[in-house]
Amino acid sequence: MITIGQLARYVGVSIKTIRVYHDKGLFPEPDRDASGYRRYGANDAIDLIKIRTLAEAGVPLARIRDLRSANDEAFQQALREIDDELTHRIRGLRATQGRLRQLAAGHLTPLPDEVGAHLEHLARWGFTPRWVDLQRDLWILVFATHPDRAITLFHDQAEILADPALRQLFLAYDHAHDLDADDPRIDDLARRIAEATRERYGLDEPPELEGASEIPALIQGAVNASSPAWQRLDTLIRAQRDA
Amino acid sequence: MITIGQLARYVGVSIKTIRVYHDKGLFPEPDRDASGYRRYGANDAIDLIKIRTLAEAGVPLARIRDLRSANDEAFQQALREIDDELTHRIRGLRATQGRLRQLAAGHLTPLPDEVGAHLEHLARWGFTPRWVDLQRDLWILVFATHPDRAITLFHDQAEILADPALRQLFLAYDHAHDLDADDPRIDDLARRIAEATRERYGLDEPPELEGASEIPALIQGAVNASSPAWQRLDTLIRAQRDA
DNA sequence: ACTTGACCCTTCCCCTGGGGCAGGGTTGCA
DNA sequence: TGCAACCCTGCCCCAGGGGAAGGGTCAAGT
Repeated sequence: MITIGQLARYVGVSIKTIRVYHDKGLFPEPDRDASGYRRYGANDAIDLIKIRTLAEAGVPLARIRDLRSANDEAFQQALREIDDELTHRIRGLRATQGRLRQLAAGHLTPLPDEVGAHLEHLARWGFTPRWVDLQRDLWILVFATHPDRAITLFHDQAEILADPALRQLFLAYDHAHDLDADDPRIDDLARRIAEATRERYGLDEPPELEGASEIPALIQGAVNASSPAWQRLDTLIRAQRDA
Repeated sequence: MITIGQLARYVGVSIKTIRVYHDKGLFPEPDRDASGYRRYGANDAIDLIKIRTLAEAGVPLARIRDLRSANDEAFQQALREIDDELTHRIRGLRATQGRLRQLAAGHLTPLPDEVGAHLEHLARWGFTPRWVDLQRDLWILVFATHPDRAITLFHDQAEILADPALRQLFLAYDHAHDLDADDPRIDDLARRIAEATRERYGLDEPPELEGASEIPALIQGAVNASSPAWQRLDTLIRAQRDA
């Protein structure tokens, strides 16, 4: 009959861990020797190894306790669930590892140079600093969260702004910021923007980040919040688009 | 500028988590608006995504805090360490999964039938119940921890005990339990056992569980503890074997 | 017989990474 | 004007142990 320390060394856990398992009722207290020391047999070692296997799989101690009084069928069923969950966690860790490597690779490049150049163009074209800042925030977010599709979206956008007629529409959007929300020029602008969009993309969906991401909505929400006129404009454009 | 709830939904964490990160100093508090609400920009979202990536990789929050004030070289070095550790954890989880499946497969078979039969033989051959119990503990442990090699070891042992001359040696070992530690019969028995071992295995190592496991030592320690005579016998046999 | 070091016992507080609730203020929309 | 949905701080709670305090036990050496 071995002591708690020997058992701990053998199974590869701390003494404290064993005592915690006793306290939580998942590992029954063994008999004590004359001096009050716990004495364990080989069966206890087996039990502890099983318990540890479950605990290392991330099963909460309370669930392990319950499992020990479950019948065999329920036990097997639980093991299958735990196995599935482990598979899931392994996949999650691998995904995290991928993101970590992206972080390592792109740590110092929040925005490609061409995006920075584009933002400077905006200022020269007469966009307000407020608009330029919003655009910078938008692209930072997009590049951080969708590194694969961001550059495509950016090129599309840069192309639009290279067309003087379309650029006028965005400039008008920018400068509508301080209009009254019910100014009729807003309705007119919304109509022209919707029309230009239809012209550019036809009936296809304009390139977007797809449902998985809420970034455009988030950004647009932040944009709208800063001006009632912008908010109305957004509402009108959506209405025309969905009509 | 978005609120804490929007930020939380976007990045996929709880509001509480964000506040905890503020408290622990890894995510700087943003400015508040007129009503005392925290207001975040796109840069904050980027920061939070980076922090989350590290946190999901299991990096302690305090370490993330320190990393944010580290220079780039140290940061990259840290990322490599974290990546390695992640690889290690994934391997560990897969190993756990393997053990879990063994547990699922062997849940109800602590000992093969032939081992049980062997233990009954022992009793009929004149071994004491004490010896039989020790043997049972030993085999339970061996089968639980080395399922692959256990059956080989068992067959070897069963073969030994099938030989009446060798069996006599083990019977003598068993009954030496209550001798005085300095009884000369112990020296004699140790000599005969060492000789028989050499005869059976030559100069090869007898089959063992190899260094990776401490089970034999553990069992032998428990065995020795129960009788000074057995302990002396063990010491003598080792001395002769290593001579 | 005594000491030393390695064990063992219990009890208690500490840590991380949040979750959840109370009690109160602030928005936006109808 | 009310209601739902936010937001604020402060507080306690959880798992799964770690570690220290304060004390008993055991084996070895001297």
